[in-house]
Amino acid sequence: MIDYKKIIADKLDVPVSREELTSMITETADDTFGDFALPCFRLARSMRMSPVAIAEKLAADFETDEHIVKAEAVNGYLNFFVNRLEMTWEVISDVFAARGHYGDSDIGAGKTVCIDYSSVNICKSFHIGHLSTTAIGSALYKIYSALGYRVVGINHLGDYGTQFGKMIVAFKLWGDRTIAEKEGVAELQRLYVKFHREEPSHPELTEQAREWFARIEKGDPEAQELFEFFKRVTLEEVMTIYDRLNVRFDSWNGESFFNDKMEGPLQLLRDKGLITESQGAQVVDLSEYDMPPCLLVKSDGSSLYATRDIAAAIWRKKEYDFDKCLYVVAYQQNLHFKQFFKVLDLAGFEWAKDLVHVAFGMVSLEDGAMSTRKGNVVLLKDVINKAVDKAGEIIEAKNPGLPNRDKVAEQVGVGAVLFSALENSRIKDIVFSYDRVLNFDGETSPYLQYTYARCNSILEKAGDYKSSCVPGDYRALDNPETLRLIKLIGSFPQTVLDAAAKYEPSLISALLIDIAQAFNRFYIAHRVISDNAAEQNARLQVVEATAAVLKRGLALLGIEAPDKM
RNA sequence: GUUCCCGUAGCGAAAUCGGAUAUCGCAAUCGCCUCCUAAGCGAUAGGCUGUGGGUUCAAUUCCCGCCGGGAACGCCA
Repeated sequence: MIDYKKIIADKLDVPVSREELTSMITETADDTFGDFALPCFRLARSMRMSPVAIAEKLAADFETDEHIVKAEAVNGYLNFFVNRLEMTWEVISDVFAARGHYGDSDIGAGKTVCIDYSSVNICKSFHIGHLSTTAIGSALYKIYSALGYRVVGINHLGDYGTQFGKMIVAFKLWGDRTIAEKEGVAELQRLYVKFHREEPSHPELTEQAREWFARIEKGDPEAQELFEFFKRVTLEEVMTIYDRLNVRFDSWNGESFFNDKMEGPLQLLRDKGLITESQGAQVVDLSEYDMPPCLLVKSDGSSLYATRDIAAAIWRKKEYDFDKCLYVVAYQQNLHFKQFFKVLDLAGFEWAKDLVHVAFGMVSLEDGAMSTRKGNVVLLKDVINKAVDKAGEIIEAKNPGLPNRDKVAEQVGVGAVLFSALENSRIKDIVFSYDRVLNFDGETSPYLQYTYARCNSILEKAGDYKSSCVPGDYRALDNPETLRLIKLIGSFPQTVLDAAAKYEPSLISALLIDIAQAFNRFYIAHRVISDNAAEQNARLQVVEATAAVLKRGLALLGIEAPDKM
């Protein structure tokens, strides 16, 4: 893509630095104002002229060339018109040259990013509250990979805690291996809930649970075996969900993995004089930084969440030597992350600045917060199944002869679910509603997939057309619909960079929606297949470029694009 | 109580480092398939961008106050 802002800036004679001038140049709000604009208001003081006069003078002095064909002053704005056909050609050839990887880059070459996301809790059901971290983390994984980074996806398993003692007691009293194998996590959860119901009237259960937990920690074979059984049952189930969502991990080191790795870090913090005793607990005082103290060791001597996270961060830095480590975790834990990042900073780890909490909003139900213990949850697999069923019904109604019907339904349904977690800024809270997830009209992933299929349909119909970098009759592309579409496609690579820099996959979602919308308007306004070969060739190139960018963009979000639907 | 986040049309959102007439979708009403997939496209309607100040040539955007909603705030994760 031609750097128009730089070209414009180089040609203007104004008393500000090149860099600042470039940053002052904006894209126009409307194509009729041209393509780029320089608001001249800020120049008024230093140039001692009115903005209107400045714009007029600059316009009069401006030397056009093959890239910038016109400069026009309008009410204090200096508007520039680029050579639109040249730009169109540039964008299309960039897309073709990338061979399906438009937007990829090598800016991350030699760098490593760790992404901690999804983090399954053993023995707990995987519900829609886990969708955001999974979808956002997975999308960031794919985005950073596309930018050349080595990415390490980490599933920080919730596989440690006293609740597993309770699980063993419950399982030994009321459980059955065959049933657990068959029913999976639902059965484990049922036992867990039963334990909590019985516990108040049977205090001995609490004591037994404590003993069993101690036995897990000591490596008692029976306890260990049962715990591994629970872990396997949970992971087998969640693995089928990950497979359907196209989510992958490189590490499954969770809480239990770090259980014997906390003493070193704790000793280091003590040696640095950071740890103080407070009400029987060991803490790092952070009052100087306007934060409550960070608790690291309980009064009974056991460790805490922050202790484990500190140990994990140190271990990851050693193991992966990351340039950045992202934690895709809900904003409820804002303080926790600020605290333990600060502790690592105080401990003198200069890489503490590379730890990033990628916070996202809460998911709640229409009738309030979800609660695993109350059984008030919507299981993710149910949502996926419903979405896939719905997609199947629509195919049945609209395109009954479609080959690979089931596969396409899966791609569309899963896409709709993933997209629901990726369409808005991640910080926004979400009130889950089946109506919204199962709506396949408008700004949704099925709409993107449909548009992609539409593109393919044209390309297929064009038959002997072969993509090539030979320009067609580009005059056929000189219209507002095509211009809009081309500009959006041209902005894709920068948007991928922005999405990575801001940890915000929704930037890509939003652009894809705009591209699909622009394409559909183009599609209605301009017939592609025609008797005019040169015109057809030019338009087919636009179609092919659109298809390529939609497919690539969806892939970065973890969503597949069926050729037909 | 303290700190942080969010308030844009009935609902869900967008708006680049502050820029031109605040965009898009859902829902509603009305149109468009002898024509490349109607999961589409068009049109109508829907707004004092929570509120009051301030800064600026220019504020949805930055600053302060207030109102409303959410979250966190020591032995859970």
